[in-house]
Amino acid sequence: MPLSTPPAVDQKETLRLARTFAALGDPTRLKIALTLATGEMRVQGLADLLGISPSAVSHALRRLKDLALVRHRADGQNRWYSLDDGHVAAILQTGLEHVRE
Amino acid sequence: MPLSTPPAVDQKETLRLARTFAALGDPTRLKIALTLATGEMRVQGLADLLGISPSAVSHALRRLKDLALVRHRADGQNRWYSLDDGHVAAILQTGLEHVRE
DNA sequence: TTAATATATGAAAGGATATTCATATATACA
DNA sequence: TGTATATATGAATATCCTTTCATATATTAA
Repeated sequence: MPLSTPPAVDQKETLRLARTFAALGDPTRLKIALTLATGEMRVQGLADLLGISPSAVSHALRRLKDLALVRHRADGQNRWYSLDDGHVAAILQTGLEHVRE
Repeated sequence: MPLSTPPAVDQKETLRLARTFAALGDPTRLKIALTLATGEMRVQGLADLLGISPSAVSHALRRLKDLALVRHRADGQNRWYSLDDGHVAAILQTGLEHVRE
């Protein structure tokens, strides 16, 4: 889908976009994102399901949260994480279609 | 967009998807991809436009090509690079929408 | 063939980064 | 209160990765 004009993407926007893709470019964080695409989960649940330490999960979630890829709601001492919006699910979906073709 | 069932994403597919996002997660490669979204270009043209050495551009393009994010057609000693398919443009576009919201 | 141009490639170094470990915070429960 | 549980955080290290530099390959022109 070539465009007729150069994209108006400034440097700051480009760097943020790069950090966004890089966040999904780590296997651990990507697994977390793909899992959250199925519904909300707690840190411990993700750790158990993926076989990663809760600390590593928490670090990963912070990174995803900084870039607005995930969000969470508090519930007592628990935090239920989910994907932040439809864009994230769409990016994951399109990415999957690409690697599957 | 929560799904009703866990996504059927096997380990191999997940790793390839992670490598795909990681490829777009480097500022240099992302700039190249965004530029190619406007049309095909040669290595030298990308190097001049982005202020990067042709060697660095070539390394970046190889990585993008390995993951089927870009393709090229030969033309004498030149190679005209372009985005590989619509998925790539869609991922870039959705990513931009996300960082802009 | 020789020279020139365009691109690719391998190795190495410097910088970025994910995980671990120890600790901190926050909430719930007794 | 004090204890247990859930999560977060900082520092350190070990690993990964991008760029540079030198060189190689390929194509064109002379």
